[in-house]
Amino acid sequence: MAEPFQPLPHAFYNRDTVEVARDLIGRILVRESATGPVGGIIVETEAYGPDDPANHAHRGPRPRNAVMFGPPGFGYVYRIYGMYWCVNAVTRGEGTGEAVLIRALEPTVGIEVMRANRGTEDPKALCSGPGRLCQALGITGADNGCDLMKGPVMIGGDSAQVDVVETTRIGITKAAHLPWRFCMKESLYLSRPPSPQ
DNA sequence: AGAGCGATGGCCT
DNA sequence: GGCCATCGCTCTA
Repeated sequence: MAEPFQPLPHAFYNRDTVEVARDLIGRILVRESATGPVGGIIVETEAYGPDDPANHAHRGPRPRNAVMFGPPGFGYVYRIYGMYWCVNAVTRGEGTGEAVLIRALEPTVGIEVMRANRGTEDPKALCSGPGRLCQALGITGADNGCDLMKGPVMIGGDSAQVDVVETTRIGITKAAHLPWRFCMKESLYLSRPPSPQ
């Protein structure tokens, strides 16, 4: 079960945010918890880039989005709708507020922990959504600002030979036309199937 | 299968 | 006071 895991270097994230979002599909996201590693294969991401009204950083630095303006390769975790958490990988250089939202995982590690955290047995319901995957992995505001090379939240793995589908982003009203959502083709673990648009 | 909606709290105008 | 980078439940078909 213990597979080799090489964290992606910070330089990986210091690139065009849309490029990073596409490149993260097929990588491994893991959280080191008290009960052991929990995580899976990244199958869905969204880019929040420059000149993007849907980006939390669009109106400049605030206490909530401060991590987005820090160096690349760190985790930005925020609360949504008062009850869920969402996790991002910060991209680009320091002083720039861009990030990639991790929207869904194919569960591979610590599935029993995820079942307990999520209160369901259905493997397709464990990590198929940004709020769901944070609940499954136990990601909270305490993980905000963590180094994705050191943890508790880490991203690694090889560049995967996978087919990636690009679609428009979900759950936003501003800049909704941008094709900045990326899905692993034919994955069973997406938050929603890619729509043709 | 799809629409509607409540939960619940921080951030915005 | 309204808007959210959500989710799970209910209602209708």
